[in-house]
Amino acid sequence: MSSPKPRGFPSALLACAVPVSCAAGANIFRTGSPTHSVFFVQTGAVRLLRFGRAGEEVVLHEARAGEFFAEASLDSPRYHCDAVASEPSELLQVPAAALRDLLEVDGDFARQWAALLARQLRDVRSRVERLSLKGAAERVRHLLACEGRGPRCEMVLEGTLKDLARDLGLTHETLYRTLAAMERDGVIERHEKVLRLAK
Amino acid sequence: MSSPKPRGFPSALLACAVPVSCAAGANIFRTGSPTHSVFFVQTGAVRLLRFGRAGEEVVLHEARAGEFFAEASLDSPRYHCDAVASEPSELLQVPAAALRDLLEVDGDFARQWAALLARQLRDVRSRVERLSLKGAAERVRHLLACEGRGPRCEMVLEGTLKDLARDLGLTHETLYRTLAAMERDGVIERHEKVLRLAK
DNA sequence: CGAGTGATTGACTTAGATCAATGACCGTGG
DNA sequence: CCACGGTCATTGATCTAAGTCAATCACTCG
Repeated sequence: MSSPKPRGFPSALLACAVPVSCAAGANIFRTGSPTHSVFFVQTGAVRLLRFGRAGEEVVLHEARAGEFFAEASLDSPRYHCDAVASEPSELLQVPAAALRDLLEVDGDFARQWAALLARQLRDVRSRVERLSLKGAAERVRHLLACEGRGPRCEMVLEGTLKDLARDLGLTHETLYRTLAAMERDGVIERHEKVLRLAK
Repeated sequence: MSSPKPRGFPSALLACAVPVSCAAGANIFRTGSPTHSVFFVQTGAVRLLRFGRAGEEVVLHEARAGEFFAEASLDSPRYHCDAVASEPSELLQVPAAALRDLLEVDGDFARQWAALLARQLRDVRSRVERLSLKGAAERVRHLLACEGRGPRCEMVLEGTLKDLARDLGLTHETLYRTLAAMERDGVIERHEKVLRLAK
């Protein structure tokens, strides 16, 4: 029996994808090494890092479950950052050459791949917009407006409120307070893991 | 004589791109209308908007010079937001059907397009990371580390400092003060439009 | 020349971060 | 089974970095 299909992962790639498990802190690739693969995070999280001369690490991006990373390695001969698992993670490793070929040969797949990248782009752009809002309540409202379903902008929280706070660029304390205040003011409703605008 | 080639715009698309000029406030497409085109911003800026029931506008994204927008319309039958020029702008309009076909038929172009999306994704992801840093100085440092060239992370400012402040999610006053402080502390150097880490 | 904008600095206010404590809710191992 | 250690959720009391309001100077453009 095969493992369940990873959501968000194009089926055409399954054939050439190799599962990889790694422990927290494990190195996945290093700056300057040849770009052999593109990766997909099934569970866990991977940080893309660059280092200042003082040795401080600069996080370019933290890839989380359901995300690809190092897609740009498709058109670059070498990785330009380090990738390190920040938690125990399950990845799918896709050889860059295979993906490149598929992209060139299989027009249908090319469309799928473009759609996938475009969707991610859309999501992360709206996150940028959200993060550049000034107030905590503004950000929550923006989140609901963008990600919520239906007329009440209902959304079911995937992870914990702490995770959400991180996503919104807030401390968890501030998020708790903000949600409490918004509920008090009759702006939102909360039940278990469900968030929505109040009627 | 033709206008200069827009940077960042795949040459294969030039044939089917139609130049469009629009005034500030002009509507480019509306929510629910069929997705006829993908757009590229040559100059100016375009906001992608969604509206709450109270009529408040929620900015999903502001596309600026050198960016595509509505790429996701390639795999969706209708636009899911409004697009409005926030300044007088010059756009290139690319029929979605043409792009779709090209993507399917021309493997070489498919690679280029994937590379373009991947690059944008990388950039905007690092912006997210930057915006989730707490301090103003941290953000400036991150910007230099990510976008700067050479060992001193030198970068030449494209626009004004006010624009940069907006990019960093700061008020211009705060950016001025932060840069002044960092220069005073010998962290960075500034000459005209050039920013770099101090030796 | 006057209007408009960018750059800069000062004084004041505030939203959010920080530090801290508490209760609920696991899962785990003795 | 229950006690213990861990994490999440929550609230309170400060503290501070950044936002806001305001003024000035330099520049450019019509």
